[in-house]
Amino acid sequence: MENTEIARALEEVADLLEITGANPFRVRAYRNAARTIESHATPMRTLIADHADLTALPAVGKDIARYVGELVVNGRLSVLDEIAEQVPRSLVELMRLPGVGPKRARKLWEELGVETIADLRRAAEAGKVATLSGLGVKTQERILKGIDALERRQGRIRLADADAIVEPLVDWLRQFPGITRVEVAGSYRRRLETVGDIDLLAIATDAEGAMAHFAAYRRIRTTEMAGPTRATVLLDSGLQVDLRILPEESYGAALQYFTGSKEHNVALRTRAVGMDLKVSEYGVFRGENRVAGTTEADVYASLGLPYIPPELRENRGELEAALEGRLPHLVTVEDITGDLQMHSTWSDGKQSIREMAEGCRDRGYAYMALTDHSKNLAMTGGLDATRLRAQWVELDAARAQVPEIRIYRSLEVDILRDGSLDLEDEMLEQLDLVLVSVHTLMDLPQAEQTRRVVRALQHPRVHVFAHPTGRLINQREPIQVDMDELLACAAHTGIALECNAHPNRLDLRDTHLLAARERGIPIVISTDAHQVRELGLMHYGVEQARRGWLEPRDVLNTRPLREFDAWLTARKT
DNA sequence: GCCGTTTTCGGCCCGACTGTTTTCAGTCG
Repeated sequence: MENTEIARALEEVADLLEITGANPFRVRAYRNAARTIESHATPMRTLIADHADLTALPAVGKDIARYVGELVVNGRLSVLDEIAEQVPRSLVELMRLPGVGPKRARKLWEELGVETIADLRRAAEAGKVATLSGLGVKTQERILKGIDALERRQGRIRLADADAIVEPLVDWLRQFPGITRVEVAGSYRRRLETVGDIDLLAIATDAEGAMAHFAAYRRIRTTEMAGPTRATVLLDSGLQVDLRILPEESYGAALQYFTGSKEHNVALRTRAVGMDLKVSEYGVFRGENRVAGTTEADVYASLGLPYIPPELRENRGELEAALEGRLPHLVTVEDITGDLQMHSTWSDGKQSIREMAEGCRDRGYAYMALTDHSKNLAMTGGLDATRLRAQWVELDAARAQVPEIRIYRSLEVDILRDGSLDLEDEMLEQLDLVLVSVHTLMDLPQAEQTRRVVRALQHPRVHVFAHPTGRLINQREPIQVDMDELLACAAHTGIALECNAHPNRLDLRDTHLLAARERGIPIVISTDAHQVRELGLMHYGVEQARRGWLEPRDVLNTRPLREFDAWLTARKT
């Protein structure tokens, strides 16, 4: 059992306890422990095998340590079974809907017998939800809209979650000596923000043995289909995995074919037909003759094209660009010279300024911006002018302690309802770099939301608009904002837009980045790290930027310190 | 349920907003 699964089980306990009306601090204790375990580098099973004392972990005490042990040893959690006798476990599903928390979930169950989202849809459509005290027609409508949104995104998981599932499986396959190569194709390889299923390709000297080895993977829940060279299974996470075993010579063609996208491949095959060629997963053929297919590069070369990176294969003009020799030289994680959004213990971060600075230094960055929250976000301990000044004292100390890196005085300033900023101008002027972002009132109608954001971006002291749409993948819809107007405003003011690298956000998304690039708007890729290890999430942002065709010159934080400083100075004047 | 101590209890980030009320519960971040 992985740490993420243990964390999920503890979260479920917390949700159910909340529905039963348990002491809120007890609920929080489970959530705190879940967060500790989820972000702990060493698997709990390893700690337990080593007889380590789990109560040494922050937020883990005697009881939860025992529960973790129980989960690791027999995969069950007695406390969960006990609570499940009081309320149905399926009620936690209801709480994923906007406007439904623990109290309403319980009320819906007690008064309408609602246990599942399907039950809730029926009750809402029949108008029964609006009859409950404390709920009305508007809430009923909101719930129905929430159910629609939930069903639209069902079945796709976030890329980072897929990484966590796929990496151990690939390691497992590589352990088998009869397998010489393994590659993950599909949208996973194109680094799409969400993944529907996993396409695995393997070259094997012993295909039969390789299939048997795959079938023995312990996370397989059911096998849908298993033949000599192809198998489809469902993992216990619910993720579908297709494995194909191939001969060496068709590897490139198969990798190209199964990486897709479908639209890219259709366009590619159409081009091939015009050249009297046929492209399939077995190779490129002229009549009976196989002319290419061992590597992806020779598949493209046989069609008169340079190699096209997987992130671009969406039929968004990449074939035309390839033909005309104007494919972008995509940004890589090695190009990144600084990280421009992160938090410390001064707001909701987990580590000190110094620790974050050392983390950035260790990544080889030349500069970083410390961007704690502003006071409007009270829950995060956001800073007002007084505390901000106090923070600068510690920041100066960190500068002396970690002299290898330039630490910018910065803040992630909330945009208030009317588009004004949550920090006085006099303070804004003393910051090296000003981020602004939306964290409240995310449901405003489009006209009002656009007006609000545009006003904030016109403030002369602002440098970067952080996570511009505010979406959380599979959790929260983006704010309603006129993207054309936003981009026009950014282009006009010279402000930079953020590509937030956090795998829950990836905001801006690929298509917006593409549009921003066309307008010449500078982009910054930032991790939004709340602890040192999250600085390592940078690659997700870079992958998203690559899907948006971005080159190093489009990304401000690929510039060396001196050039980046020059941009900051130019903004100031 | 965890934690830390002014050490075995008492405190634990809390303000804003919405929709429902008629003074506030519930949700959200």
